[in-house]
Amino acid sequence: MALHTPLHTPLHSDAGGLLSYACERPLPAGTLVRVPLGRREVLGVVWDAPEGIDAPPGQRHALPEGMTLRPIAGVLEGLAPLDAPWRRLVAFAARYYQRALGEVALAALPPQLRTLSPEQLARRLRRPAQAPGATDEAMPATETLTVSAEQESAIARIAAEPGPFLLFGSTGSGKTEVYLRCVQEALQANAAAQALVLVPEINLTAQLEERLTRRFAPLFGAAAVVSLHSGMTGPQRLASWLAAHSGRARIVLGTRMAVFASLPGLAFIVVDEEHDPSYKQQEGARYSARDLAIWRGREQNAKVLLGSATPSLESWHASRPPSPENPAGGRYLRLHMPSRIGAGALPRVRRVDMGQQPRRALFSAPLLAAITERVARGEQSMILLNRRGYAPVLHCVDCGWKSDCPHCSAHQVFHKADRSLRCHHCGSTLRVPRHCPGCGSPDILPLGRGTEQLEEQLGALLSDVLRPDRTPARIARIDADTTRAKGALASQLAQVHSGQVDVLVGTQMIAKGHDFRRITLVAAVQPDGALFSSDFRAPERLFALLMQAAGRAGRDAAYMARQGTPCEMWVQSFHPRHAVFEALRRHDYPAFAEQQLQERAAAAMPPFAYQALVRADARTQQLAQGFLTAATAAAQAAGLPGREQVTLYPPVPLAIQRVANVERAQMLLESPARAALQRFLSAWQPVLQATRSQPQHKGLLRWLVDVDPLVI
DNA sequence: AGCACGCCGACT
DNA sequence: GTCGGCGTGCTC
Repeated sequence: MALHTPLHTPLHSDAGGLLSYACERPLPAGTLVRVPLGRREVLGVVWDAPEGIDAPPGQRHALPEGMTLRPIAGVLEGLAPLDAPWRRLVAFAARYYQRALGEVALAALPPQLRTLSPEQLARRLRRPAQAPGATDEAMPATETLTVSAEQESAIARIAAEPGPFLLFGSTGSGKTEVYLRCVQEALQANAAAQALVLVPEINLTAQLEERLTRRFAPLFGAAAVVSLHSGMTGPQRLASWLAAHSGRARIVLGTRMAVFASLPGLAFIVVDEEHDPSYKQQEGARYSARDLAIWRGREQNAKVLLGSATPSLESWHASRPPSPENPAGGRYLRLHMPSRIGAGALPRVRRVDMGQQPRRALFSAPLLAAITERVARGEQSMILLNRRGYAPVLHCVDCGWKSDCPHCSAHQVFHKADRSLRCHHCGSTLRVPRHCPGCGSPDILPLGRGTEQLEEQLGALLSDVLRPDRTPARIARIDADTTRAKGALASQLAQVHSGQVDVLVGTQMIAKGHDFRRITLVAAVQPDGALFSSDFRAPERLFALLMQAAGRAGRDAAYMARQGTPCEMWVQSFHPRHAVFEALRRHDYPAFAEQQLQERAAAAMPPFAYQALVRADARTQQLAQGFLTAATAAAQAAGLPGREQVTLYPPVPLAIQRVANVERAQMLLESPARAALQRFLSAWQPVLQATRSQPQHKGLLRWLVDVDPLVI
């Protein structure tokens, strides 16, 4: 009896496809097995017959002449086989994102399944470790909340239509409550039903898990809600995964990796903040969890609900009404919830023309006055600057020396707190020199601003400002540097919530999701960088970030009414009339999206075209580009399928050309047809591998394909 | 991916 | 004399 399994081996190796083993009794597809590979024993999944529809194309499975099958080492007892929809999802993801089946399959399983001995696993199955949050404490009774007419109508549409749905709701419109109601309905309709709730960041799982548990433990049991994300320990992840796989867990809450959870009863999928770039994995198989959620929902007959106040242009486009001009429209059903409930009005947007302000001022006079007023009234302000450190670069006044990273084509960032120069790309760190390394001059100065400097300057500017209790204003900074330690973010957020902090300074980290009740002013002090970026998605990201930041203000209607002042979103810019800020001022995402989509359509860019990148890393730029050029020539010569519908652009250096002494080049592929691009990439894969093994490309360090890249 | 084998520089 | 650098090759 022979069986076939994908193993964690790369596509470029000969063993990239399915390997075959002997087995005494037939095992159903999806069974987890231990098999010998060389002198190791590794985890495998019994796969469908290689000639079946799920066979990854171009991957061989024929046993070489004269070789005999080795027997499997054992079966992971006590685990139901992974079902066909899970296997199809994994096979699709591997095919679509051009990776080895085994890599995707094994990455989708909890790492502990690979390392635990059969005895250890048996023990864990007998006595499942407690997943965090799944406590035995009695939970308070179900919240009884009323929903608005808008929410009610969205819920009704979701119940009645097949979807997928795009829930377009302003910050504070109660999207989460809609998610919860829909999940509840799906789970109550069927005792075996399960729901998957995806959030973009680990930071956001804790508070949502708490809310889900509070709501659903009384209905479905204390162990009904589990989390799944990379911040969990091995045993926690295994426990959650097993709970999902066995059907004991009814709701799985997680980050992008959770889209691969085994969920035999999957009936409903929520993708919160669906526009968030974190849903795109940026290494290994570069999948989009949002896109896979849509695919999985269709395949497994689960309804999919995407939610955002600033949807991705892809999702917005898919949810436009279908028409002759927009044949792609109508794929998603758009549900609109414009009203804020329980929250105050959206903040008034105030733009400051920095061209009219004293040069080099970080804070304009009117913004500073507004912050001062808030402090005096005991209200909180939030200042956003998307750049950590004190200054992005140090420079010498006399000779022009700059703090360039010795290993990267980037500057080392000045961190004043520990007097270091740090490269944010390779991590290299130096002590700040006293004198210019170029000419010995003592006149070396920081250039530009980071959050550390923002905090320092604001401290000086507000030094005389008193809170209502006559104590000095307090400033806190939250960014990747202040939250490195475990639990640091939570304790810093707690300080903000408790009212100890008057002004919160930070990077985009503070714009996401956190429910601050007393913030009445939000300011973006230097958002211009993204306006003229070479990345065509930069305006979309900036708009989303600013809208999300604006949504942090005035979240508590009762508080706002007591204070009696309107909340504000301030934007300091040298281009205050830019379309991004005009749309922000009107809180008008639809207008912004339509304008962006027109530009994209005119330029034949996504979502009107499909893209892929092939990247090459080498010691020299010439070597990296040479590989891509040769692979392009080989593709032309071979006349690969789909070629006539795919445009191949010449290789170029990446925006940051060198990182950690590795030169990086990439080329863009573009096609109006996703299927043609897919056909071409699949056919090109072996050509790229063959090119790689030619002697003239020996110096190539690695190459990779990014399908539907977010960053060009 | 892991893990072997294999051939060239600084140390118990 | 050996320990160990990572280049190359293989795994049903």
